[in-house]
Amino acid sequence: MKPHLKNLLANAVAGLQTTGALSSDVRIDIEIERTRSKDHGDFASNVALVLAAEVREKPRDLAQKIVRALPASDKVAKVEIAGPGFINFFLSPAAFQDVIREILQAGEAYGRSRTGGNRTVQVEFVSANPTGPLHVGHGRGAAYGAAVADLLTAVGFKVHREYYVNDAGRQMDILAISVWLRYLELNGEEIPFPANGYQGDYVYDIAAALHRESGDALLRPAATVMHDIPPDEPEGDGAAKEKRIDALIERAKTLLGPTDYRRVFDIGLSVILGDIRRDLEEFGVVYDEWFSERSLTESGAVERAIERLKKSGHVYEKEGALWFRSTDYGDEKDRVVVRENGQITYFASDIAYHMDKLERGFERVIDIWGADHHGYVPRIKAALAAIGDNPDKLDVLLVQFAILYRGGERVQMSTRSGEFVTLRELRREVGNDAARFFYVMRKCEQHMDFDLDLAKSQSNDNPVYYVQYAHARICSVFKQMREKNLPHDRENGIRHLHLLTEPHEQALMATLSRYPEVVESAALAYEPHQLAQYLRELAYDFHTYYNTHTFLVDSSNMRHARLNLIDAGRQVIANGLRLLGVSAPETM
RNA sequence: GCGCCCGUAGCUCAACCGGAUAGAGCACCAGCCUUCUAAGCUGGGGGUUACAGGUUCGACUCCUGUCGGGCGCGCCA
Repeated sequence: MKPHLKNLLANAVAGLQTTGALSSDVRIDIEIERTRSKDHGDFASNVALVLAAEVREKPRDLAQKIVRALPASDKVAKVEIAGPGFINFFLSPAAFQDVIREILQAGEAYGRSRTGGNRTVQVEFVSANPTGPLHVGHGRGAAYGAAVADLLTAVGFKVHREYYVNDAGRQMDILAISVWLRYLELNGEEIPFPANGYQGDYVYDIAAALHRESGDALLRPAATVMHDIPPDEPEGDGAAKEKRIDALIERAKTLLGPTDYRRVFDIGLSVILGDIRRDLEEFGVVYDEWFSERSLTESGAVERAIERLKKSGHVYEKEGALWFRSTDYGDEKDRVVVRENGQITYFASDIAYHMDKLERGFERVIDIWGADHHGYVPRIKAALAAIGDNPDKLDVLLVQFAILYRGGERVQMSTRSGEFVTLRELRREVGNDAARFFYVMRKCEQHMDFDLDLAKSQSNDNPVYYVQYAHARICSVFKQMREKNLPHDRENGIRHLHLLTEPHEQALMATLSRYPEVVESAALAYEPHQLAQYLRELAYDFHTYYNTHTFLVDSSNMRHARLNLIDAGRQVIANGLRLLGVSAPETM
């Protein structure tokens, strides 16, 4: 519909230009938008306002000229000039009826487009350290990232979904030592557990698995393990705790030797990663690739990245470490790439990772991070610029945390409190559908209050329920139809769409026609909440229609037409929910 | 202290590169309905868009400052 109107306007403007009524050197992108209020018609354009400034004419006079030059169209019932110079289009009922045929024909494809032109986009999301189960914060990133990826796919991008596995680095060493100490503990060695080790019960499970796999081969006496290890100071500042755990890691490495240490390390990694993977799969979130951080070192990518940085001339040595002068690119301070002890930093592998992403040929790269990592954005972009890549190819989307509420009370999310913290527990409590929908209902940079009671409630107050119910209700109408042995003749219905003149029907059709625009806008803006919002409106239009009209009427022409309309509604709800990872049930 | 994000109706949130009278849902209030296809319908009140300036035909939107909330400022990841 928009392109059609745009065409009409373009014609009119071009016509004015050839007759000389309008200077021919003004170029303008004609904008058409949906009106907010029915009083302003169905669509409006501000061309006259924008052009008026250029050609120094009164907007309303110019609008008048444009409207007079407008070609006739059977889809346009009336054109008005309003306000400061808006051109308002009132569409004929027929214009909206077309959309039903379109939807029924396209089916699952309705709303998809080729806007993306098959360009490649990589979306990296969740990427939580494999040191423990996913928590509810990761859940929002998962739901959001999956929805963004699916939306981009829907509008014609070639999307590659990726999880970056932090399988190297100190945090993983801490997991390994935690597993080993629990393993020793399970086998009777009395060792005080370090304050900043991983305390969760799942570590015991991994330790038990380790014992099943390796038996007693990895046992060492407590006294040997603890010999000369600095004391723990849980209450003190971080430094003592850090020293202690580092010493324990070193001790484990020497006592076990590289092979056995790796065995402990890897069992932790594989058990937890497997768990994360299952968790996400159950949540309807699947990846094309699980990219290993370790592989970056092994393939030499990190070295290459550092070489490229060096060649750029933006690095220097200070106090034995290698620094990247990211301040050259607007970062707050310079960053260490290679530590004094020769080890590379997390930042170094991240530079290599992003270099690798662009080397793989993605035309756009999207990182979805928790908002607490926002300070990290400038340095990554700086590094890309330094090594000669285009930092504008990278979009970093920051997802704010969700705060859970139960019974009007904020749910404390500390591990100790016994209240749930994991994504899996959330899914179990409210279900996948509600979790997916609630997570994407708000825009990502908005702090979110997640009302658990609402998410669980089987009532119209619950947006997920409300939308799914609209779908189920339509299915139920068709079931009723079959029970009453009433036929539904689609072709006949198509021929009688002109009977759908009720305001509710007009409203529903107008909303249905918006769907492709919503999908496109939500995709390009990375804003799935637009779609969630839209689905609520669509469900509302359907429910009010349902409440005031009977569909299974005796007049067969009217019945076929109405059934076509609600079937189109069912299709669009199903399509929309699918993009958000939410099921469209036939019964509630 | 510096940086990033956020601040919209009582609550949760929208508002399409700056557009018309800032919109929904819940809650509240008032009528109607008690039935079909399942958990009703219709209407109403409610706002100095945190605050103060600025930019312009026009600002929730852009700029500056102030206040409030969140987060970040490691040779951790």
